[in-house]
Amino acid sequence: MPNPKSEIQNPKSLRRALAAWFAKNARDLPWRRTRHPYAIFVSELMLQQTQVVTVLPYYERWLARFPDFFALADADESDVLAVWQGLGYYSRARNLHRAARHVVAHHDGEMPRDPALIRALPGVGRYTAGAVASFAFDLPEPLVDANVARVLARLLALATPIDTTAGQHALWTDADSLVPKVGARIFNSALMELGALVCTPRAPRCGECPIRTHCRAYKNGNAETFPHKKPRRKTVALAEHCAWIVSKGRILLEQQSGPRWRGLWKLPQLPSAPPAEPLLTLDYPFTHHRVTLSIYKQPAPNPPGENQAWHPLSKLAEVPLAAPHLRAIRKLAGK
DNA sequence: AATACGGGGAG
DNA sequence: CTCCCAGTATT
Repeated sequence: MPNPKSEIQNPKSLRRALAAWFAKNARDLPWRRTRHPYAIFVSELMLQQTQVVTVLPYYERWLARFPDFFALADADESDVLAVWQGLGYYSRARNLHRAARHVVAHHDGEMPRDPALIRALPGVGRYTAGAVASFAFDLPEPLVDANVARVLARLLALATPIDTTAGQHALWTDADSLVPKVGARIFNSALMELGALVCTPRAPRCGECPIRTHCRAYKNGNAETFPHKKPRRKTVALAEHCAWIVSKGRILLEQQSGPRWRGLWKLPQLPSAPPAEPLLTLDYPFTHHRVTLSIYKQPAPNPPGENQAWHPLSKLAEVPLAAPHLRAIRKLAGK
């Protein structure tokens, strides 16, 4: 055997064992209780790079507020962002909003079944298209998320880093060859669930794994060394300064126009060098940065311009705020 | 191919 | 602290 094959020996046996395990061990998640494409679509956008437990409360709130594509398409962006407030990756909310308007305008308010048309919606990449097609319509479309990537990397003992073009290509090819023509919904769900519950990033529970007999990494006894990844950049510390400007019980906010927190509100940037002592200092994590946000109290400035507005403290719940600023205001208002 | 995008969970 | 998470869009 000079060149180990990258395929699974007995895919039918693997699928059978995986499905049996899933039937017994699957978590009861709200988006698994429905087949409504809109509800599944909402869950997929929310779950991008976000853990299940974090999404749960947002998901219920969202469906109550925007029950279908029509309701969402009719909403104002600031209302959409307000409901998304705190979830992060706000372009997902804007994309979901745009997608709803697209579905209403071009598909009579119903999610198209064609994977290519699903993929064409804003915010929908290869993973989300496969997820909607298989979860909502049970179409035999493959999907690769972080869970599936980890499971497949171990199953096949992939030497190629999964965060490279070559690694991604290998994963999608393998996922495509494994997904069954019938029962893709269960199969894809089960593969992801296995990654979440058993084939975990650290300390995988190989002893409980229903498909360990198919797994190359298990056979080699080094499952925890997969998946391989490229080295990543180091985290850098940054400092930001902004002002908490109060006038007659109202607070001055400034709307974001740049890529970060676009459409959300924050405390205004200080025009000059900050005073010696901040009222409050908050740390928050950011991609490759650890930001220290210092808040200062200032006298009331000139009347707000176009991108600024006064908001009564009591009405702040109706304004979509960037999370660190929301925390700062809550903390300061509580005093 | 690299980077930005948020916030929270877990070791 | 670090790494990770039901990824996508942009450059």
